Amino acid sequence: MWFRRDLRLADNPALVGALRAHDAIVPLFVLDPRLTRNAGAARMTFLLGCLEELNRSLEGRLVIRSGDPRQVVPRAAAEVGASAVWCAEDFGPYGVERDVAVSDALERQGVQFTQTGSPYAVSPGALLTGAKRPYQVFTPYSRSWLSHGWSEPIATPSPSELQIAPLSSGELPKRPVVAARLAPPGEHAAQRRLEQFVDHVVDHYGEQRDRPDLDGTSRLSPYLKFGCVHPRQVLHRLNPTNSGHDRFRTELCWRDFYADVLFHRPDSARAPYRREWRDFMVDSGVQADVRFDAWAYGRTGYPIVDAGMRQLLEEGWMHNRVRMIVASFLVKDLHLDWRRGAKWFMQHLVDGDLASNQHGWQWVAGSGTDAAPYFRIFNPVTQGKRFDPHGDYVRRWVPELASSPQGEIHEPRATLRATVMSSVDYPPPIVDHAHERDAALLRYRTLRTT
DNA sequence: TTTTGAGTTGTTCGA
DNA sequence: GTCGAACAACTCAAA
Repeated sequence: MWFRRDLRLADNPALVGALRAHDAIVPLFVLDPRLTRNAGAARMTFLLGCLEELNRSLEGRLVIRSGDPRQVVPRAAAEVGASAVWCAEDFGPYGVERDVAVSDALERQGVQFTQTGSPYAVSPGALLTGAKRPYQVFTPYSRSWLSHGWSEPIATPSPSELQIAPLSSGELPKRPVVAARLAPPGEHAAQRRLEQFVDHVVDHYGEQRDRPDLDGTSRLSPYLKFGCVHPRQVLHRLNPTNSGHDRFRTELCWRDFYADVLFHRPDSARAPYRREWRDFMVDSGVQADVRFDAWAYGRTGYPIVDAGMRQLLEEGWMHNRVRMIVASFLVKDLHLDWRRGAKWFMQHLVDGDLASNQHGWQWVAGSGTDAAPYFRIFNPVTQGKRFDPHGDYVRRWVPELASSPQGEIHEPRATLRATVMSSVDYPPPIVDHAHERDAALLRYRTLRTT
C-alpha cells in the first residue's frame, strides 16, 4: 500500500481494497526529492508529523524510503515479494507522468498496479460540458459537480482487518526545527479540527469567513492537502440547507474545480491559462527584486499586507481573504509576475497545493479561468478596514503597530506618523496605491488593445 | 448552428 | 454619509 496524499486510515479506498484483496500489506511512503525540494520547512515539518502519526496507527510498521518512486517503488515491491501495489490516483502534472512510469516498471516485473480513489470528492476529468469539453467557468462546473455527487465515506479497517506484514520500518527523518506555530499534524488532529469546525464555526461561515481576526474558516486546508481527511468525510458532516454549510461546500467545489482545470491543462501550473497573457508586461530587475523582498518579508508599509505575509512566515498559513489582498498587491501594486508570488506561497504554505495555489494566483492576476475583471483592484486600506475592523489581526502580526489607534491602524500615512512619534521601526509605504492602481489599469488596457 | 443569459471575493466618483 | 453607476467587452455553456 503506497500512501501518497492519503495519510489516513479512515475512508481510504486503496487501503481497504488492498486489505481485502491480500493476506497482508506493507505500508510504504516515499519521500520524493522532486516533491520535497520546493517545500519549505513548515510543510516538511507538517508532513513528517503526519507520517509519524500514520506510523503509530500502523503499529510502527510504515516503511519510509527516499528517492525517485520510479526506482524506489518497484525495488521495494521486489524486496517484500509483493504481488500488487495499491494506491490512490494522482492527477497532478508530475504525478500522472510518475505513475505511468511506475506502472510500466511494475508490470515488467509481474506486479499488478491498482489505483483506486483520489483526493477529491469528484475526480478531475469526471465532469464535461454538454459539448464534451472541460469546464472553464466555475458556476456551471459547480452545478454539474452537485448533480454528480459523491459517495459516502467507507468504514475504517478494524484492528483485526489491519494485517500488516512484519517488516522493519525505514527510519523517519528528523523533523526540522521550526519556530512556527503550525497546525497539529495527522489524522486525529484533522478529526478534532473537523469536529470543532462543524460544532462551532461552520454555522457562521457565511458571515465570518472573510474575517482574518476571527476563527471563521475551516483551517482544514493542511489536512486536505495531505489527505489526513478526505473531502467526502467533510461533506458528509455538512447540512446543505444551512447557508453557512452550503457556502463551505462551494469552497470544497473550488478545490475540485481547480484540480480539474490543472488536469486538463497541466501547462497552466507554470504558464498563463489564457495564452494571450504570455506577453503581459511585468517588472523585473533590481528594483523589482527589492519590492519583492519587501512584500515577502512583510515590510511594504501596508499593515494588512505585512500582517498577512508575516502570518505566512510564522504559521505557514494565511487567511484566504488576506491571500487575495497580498496577491493583488504583488500583481497590481508592485507589477510583479504572479509566478514569483505563487512560488513563495508554495515554499511557505503548509497547505501548499499546486492546483489551488497557481489558479488562485492566476485568478487574481487575471490570466486564469473565470478571471476577475481587470479593473477589480483591491485597495489594501479599504480591505483592511472592512475585514479587520478593529485592527486585531494587524496588531497580532505587526506588533510595531500594536499601539496605533483603531481608526488609524490600516492607514499607512497615519501609522507612519504614529511610528515617527514613537520611533517604532515600521517602514513607510513602498508605493502609492492610487498611483500604482492607475499604472496597473494602463497596462491592462494595453494588453486588451494589442 | 444560433441565440441567450450569465459570470466568487472591488473601487471610485459624483449626485 | 449613502447610493447607484461606471469601469468592458468577451466568452462560456446550454437551450
